[in-house]
Amino acid sequence: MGGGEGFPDFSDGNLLDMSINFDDLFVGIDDGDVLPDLEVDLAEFSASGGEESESVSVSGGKVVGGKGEIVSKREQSVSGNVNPLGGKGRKSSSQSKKNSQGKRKVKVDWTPELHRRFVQAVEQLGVDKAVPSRILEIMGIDCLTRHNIASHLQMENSIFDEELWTMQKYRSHRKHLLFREAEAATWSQKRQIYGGGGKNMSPWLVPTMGFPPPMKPLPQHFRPLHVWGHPSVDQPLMQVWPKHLAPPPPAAAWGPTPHPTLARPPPDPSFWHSHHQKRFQAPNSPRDSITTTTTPCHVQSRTPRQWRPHQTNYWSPPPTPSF
DNA sequence: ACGTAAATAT
DNA sequence: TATATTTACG
Repeated sequence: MGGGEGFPDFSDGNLLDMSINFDDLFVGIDDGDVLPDLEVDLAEFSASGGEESESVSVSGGKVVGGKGEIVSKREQSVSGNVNPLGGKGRKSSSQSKKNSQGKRKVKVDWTPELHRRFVQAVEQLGVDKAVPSRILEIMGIDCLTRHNIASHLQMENSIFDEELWTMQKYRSHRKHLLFREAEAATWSQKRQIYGGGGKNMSPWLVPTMGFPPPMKPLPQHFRPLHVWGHPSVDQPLMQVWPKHLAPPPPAAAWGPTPHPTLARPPPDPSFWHSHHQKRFQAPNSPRDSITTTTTPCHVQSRTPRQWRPHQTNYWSPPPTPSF
């Protein structure tokens, strides 16, 4: 993402990766200085119904609005909208959105924090109820719009789909394996075998290959769903990894996966991705230089959401292999 | 107001 | 190029 080859080279003072779109805007910000979180408030009109009021602040040196109209771009292209009949003809009506003069559409920076909340929200709601509006509510971040959520959700879901494929396969295998395993060994035995990991490794690890190596498109973003769901494991905040860019912990290799039967299926895809890690790859995503601390959209310290166990969604603790 | 596809930006 | 996020449509 951030401009391909541009590595965060501060000596140059170029904080690339700024989410500036402005083609024309002060571009000469090269100043090692990190810009304070700018906040874009387009409260424009305090119109009542304005649920779409955007006010997003972006972390670290990201310039977001401040003055340039970020909007334009699309406006332009839209006008000249190609609308080539292919697929769903995007109505060229376009530009109907706003443009009223404020409304800078800024990219929401889904910081880990944000994402966390997102996930949490989804958790609480449960897959079925996890719709943008609700999620938004729970998240309590007012700077986001439903669309923002929806988008994010969409992405997560798409990923989910990808993995679904694997999942299914996994299921079959697992079924098989488990069955056999069950007969072959007792829990305690297994524990002996797999439980060596210690730490938070659950004693119940699915034997050998939990996942068949996907041979699908398997874009970069595939990840052996680690943490299936466990909210608590959803990475303690997870800071962006240091610049070393050492890719995220290799999901502990494909191996360990929670025990299927005992654990219910992931309540929601969202669990599987702790964003901002830009999935694998990302040899040097500029993003990581910043984004770390600042939390965009002042994450209102909304009352610690009483973690309502909400019936399902959580895996009961490993059924202590009582034997 | 939800889900998804297309568009666009980095 | 691929990916992330926004925008638009049904």
